[in-house]
Amino acid sequence: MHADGTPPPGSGYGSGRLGVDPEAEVVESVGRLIEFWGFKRALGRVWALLYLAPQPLSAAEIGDKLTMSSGAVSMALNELQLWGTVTRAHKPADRKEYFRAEEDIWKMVTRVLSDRELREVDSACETFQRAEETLKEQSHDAKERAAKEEHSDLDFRRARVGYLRKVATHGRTLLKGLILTSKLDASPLRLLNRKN
Amino acid sequence: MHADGTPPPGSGYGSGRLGVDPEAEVVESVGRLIEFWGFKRALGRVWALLYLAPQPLSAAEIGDKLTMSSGAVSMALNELQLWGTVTRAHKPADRKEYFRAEEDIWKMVTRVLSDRELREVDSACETFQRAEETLKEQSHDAKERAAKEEHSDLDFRRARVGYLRKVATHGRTLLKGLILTSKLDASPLRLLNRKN
DNA sequence: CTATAGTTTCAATAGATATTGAAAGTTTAG
DNA sequence: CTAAACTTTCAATATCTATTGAAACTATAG
Repeated sequence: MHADGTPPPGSGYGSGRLGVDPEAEVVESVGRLIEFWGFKRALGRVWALLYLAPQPLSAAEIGDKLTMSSGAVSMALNELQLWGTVTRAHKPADRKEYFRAEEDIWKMVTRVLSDRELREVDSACETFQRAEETLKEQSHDAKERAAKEEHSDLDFRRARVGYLRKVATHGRTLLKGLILTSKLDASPLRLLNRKN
Repeated sequence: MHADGTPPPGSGYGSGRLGVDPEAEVVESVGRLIEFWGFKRALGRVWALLYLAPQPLSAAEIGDKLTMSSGAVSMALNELQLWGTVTRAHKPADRKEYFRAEEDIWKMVTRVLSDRELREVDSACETFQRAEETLKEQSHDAKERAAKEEHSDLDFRRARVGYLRKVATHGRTLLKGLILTSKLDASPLRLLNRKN
């Protein structure tokens, strides 16, 4: 199938507008989405390319199609593998490594949510909690020193930090619920499907 | 109230470990969180500072406390205002502007979710849909041309893009549900509170 | 073993993003 | 009106992040 690197540039297909390569569009779209989600765009592009490939691809092929340097490809593949989103494969009489995409997208999403977002939120919760404690003490002390103004300021802050903590905790609960549900039935979305 | 810019560096409070400024910790924590969420850290820091302030603050005060330049403060405040997270205020006989934080955090979250995340997901959905269409046509054409190999490849891609679209659509639904719920009852978290 | 194909590493560099601060702009008191 | 107080803009610059590509490394065939 067109042996060299030359893809058929719309080689006389029937109806669709020529010059639009759906594969490339999807690759770029996933790239953007993944970047928006806080990863490097390259990760999204590589993963998407693999996800759309009927057969595993070699590093070289990936570099070609996405015009990335060998180094960039290697790094991206490593990072993707760390996140469990890409696996290595070997073809029998071939020295090269081949790569395929993990196909269960929800598994990946869930993984990231628990390994990254949840951690982040947890850490914020802790900070807020600590801060609230400290402010509570300080406010208390100020009261005893009859430092009225200072007391009420500290108390105001304490209350606000308290609300921050509450919101963060709620967010945490929501995240955990999402993760749990999606782990249980691989369709986390049921949450809202009942009647909404 | 300590007139110059010198904050009392743990001026003999009672119990808490000295040298820990809970306000600063919260400010930095929110900064990190907001950066993690795809905004500039400065936005989070400024908003948090205002949120914790019992009284509106002037741009100068903000710059001081966060050691940011006047320009940076001005820009951050503008952007925050665009997102509806900070409002301007004026004290009677004072030429300066003062700023206060929007206090309804869920309102802000909801706003961002619909103005930014939802848009992003929508756009991805559209791309996937278009790509699926095109692939469907191409696959069909290949079949007619009896290009077996090409047909099955295209068909494979079509199926995968279809799944991508499905996932994205689900995500979109989830997002919309979240937004809706939180708009309705200001406590979007109820979703999971029933028994989970 | 050596030669070769393939892969990874990492210092250098390109590129993107954030920040500064002085100049220009705006507002208000007088 | 002008001067003073304050705010905004934006070109210059610093900082952070991603990418390159050649050298080092690894694995295999012969």
